[in-house]
Amino acid sequence: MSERVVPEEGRRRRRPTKQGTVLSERLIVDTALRLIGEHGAGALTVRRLGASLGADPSALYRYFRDTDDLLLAVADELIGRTLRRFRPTGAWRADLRTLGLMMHADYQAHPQAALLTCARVTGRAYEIQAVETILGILRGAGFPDAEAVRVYHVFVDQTLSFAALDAATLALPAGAREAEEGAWRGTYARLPAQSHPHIAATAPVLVAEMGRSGYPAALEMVLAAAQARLGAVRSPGPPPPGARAAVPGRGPG
Amino acid sequence: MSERVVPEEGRRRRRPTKQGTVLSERLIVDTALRLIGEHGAGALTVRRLGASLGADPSALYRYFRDTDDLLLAVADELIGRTLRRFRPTGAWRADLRTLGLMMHADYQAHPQAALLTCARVTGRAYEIQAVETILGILRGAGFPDAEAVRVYHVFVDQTLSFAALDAATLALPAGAREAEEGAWRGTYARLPAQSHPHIAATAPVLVAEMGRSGYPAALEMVLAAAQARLGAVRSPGPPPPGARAAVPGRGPG
DNA sequence: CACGTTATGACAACACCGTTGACCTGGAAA
DNA sequence: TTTCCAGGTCAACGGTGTTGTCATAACGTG
Repeated sequence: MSERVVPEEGRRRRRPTKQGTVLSERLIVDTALRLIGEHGAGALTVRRLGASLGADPSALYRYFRDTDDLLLAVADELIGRTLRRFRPTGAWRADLRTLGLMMHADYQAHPQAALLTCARVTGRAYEIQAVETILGILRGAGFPDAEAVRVYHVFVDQTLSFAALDAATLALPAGAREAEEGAWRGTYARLPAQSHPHIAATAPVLVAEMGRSGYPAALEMVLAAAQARLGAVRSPGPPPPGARAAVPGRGPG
Repeated sequence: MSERVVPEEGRRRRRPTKQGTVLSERLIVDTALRLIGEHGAGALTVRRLGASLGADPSALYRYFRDTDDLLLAVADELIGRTLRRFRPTGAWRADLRTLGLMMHADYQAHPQAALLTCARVTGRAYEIQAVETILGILRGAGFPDAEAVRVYHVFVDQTLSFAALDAATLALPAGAREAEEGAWRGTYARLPAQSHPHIAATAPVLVAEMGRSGYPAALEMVLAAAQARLGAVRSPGPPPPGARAAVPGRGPG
């Protein structure tokens, strides 16, 4: 077998399926995205995708080496969708907020693609464009280079990691997702004040807060901290304690 | 069938397996964690776990309702490993920093398991203890209830999501991980200043920064923003939107 | 227009997976 | 000593991704 997949631009004979559809990389990726959006997390299987396309499942292996290959193609399309919609205004804080929320929202629309994707460095066109855009916003705002890179790193990793976390929740089978909702209402909200005073005291707030994503609040906090540092750079004074705390990094990896 | 699983404390007859091992919740969870660590996340299947334990796969269904139930038990054990080591000092900011870095580190020690579990709400003992502890630290520091819950949410989700992001990198096959490292050095560091001025200007810093985790820096920014809000609550001026009157907190639990 | 070539879709099979109903058996309780 | 049933075992079901083989329609060529 070895190499049955052919690059899209090298295709010459487009033969219709038994059911009449003409396959293409583009059609397959779009159908996969639609399948995910319409029927939830577990709906993306080779067999179901084949059925949705009106083709034998094995026909897909003429277009993608395996399911991971297919998912990366979906991921690339996702990044593009986010970036193509973004229009910067020139106000750095508003622009980062908008971009962060847009990325987060677009990833939530396709949870399992986000899950398998958002920890990868692709080095492809859209990703490069994103890096350039964000760094431009920060340097344009007056952040010194080193600080701009640090804030960029936090911003991007935070956005992607929250996207993954929230996507993981969305990607859960319906039963498990309801069980998580129920854990807050059924378990935490009923703990006695004697044994768990802090949970008991905050239970109503806790139930309401944990039902939604923490990303918007986390983003605001990071933006606020970034602005504070920007002020410190512009009007130099003593840096706030812990601003450069010595902490172990992850190491080269 | 309906209910074949029996709670651990209600077990009375412990019959050895055909191969001689005596099963228990504890033994199964530990074996699962070992399996994941040694052979990757994909190695955790009921059949393989059964084989590793020297038992029929279906025997596990006497201890866990399904594989998801087992996974939640693994997740809680992971939380427990962090929590058992933690000793609070009473200084809220230092305690949260320590706890966050400890959790992050412990999750990195089991990247594959972290990936599978860190988006889950287990509702089990260790998780409850963690919630109570963190809320106690924040309320003890003087955060009003609503603010304490909000900061708790950001802190926990940020820690877990970064843990997942960094775990995903660690869990990549060696080849893919090297490819990511190379993308920064080989692709980004070589982009021409004409087309990508911001990347080119910051390339050396970028390569150095992106090689490590963004979590410590992100954590510092969130802690700084939290402290700023706490200050606003304590020395009343124009309160930040959403802030409430201060409530005397209790000591850390 | 007819003719090979061959790209590409279809089929069938493989090895796994989680899960469950029925069975059997040995340990504990009486 | 007897009884009972918790708990381990077996076999089967329907699902999954993947691939070796075959059939055929679409193309380049004459």
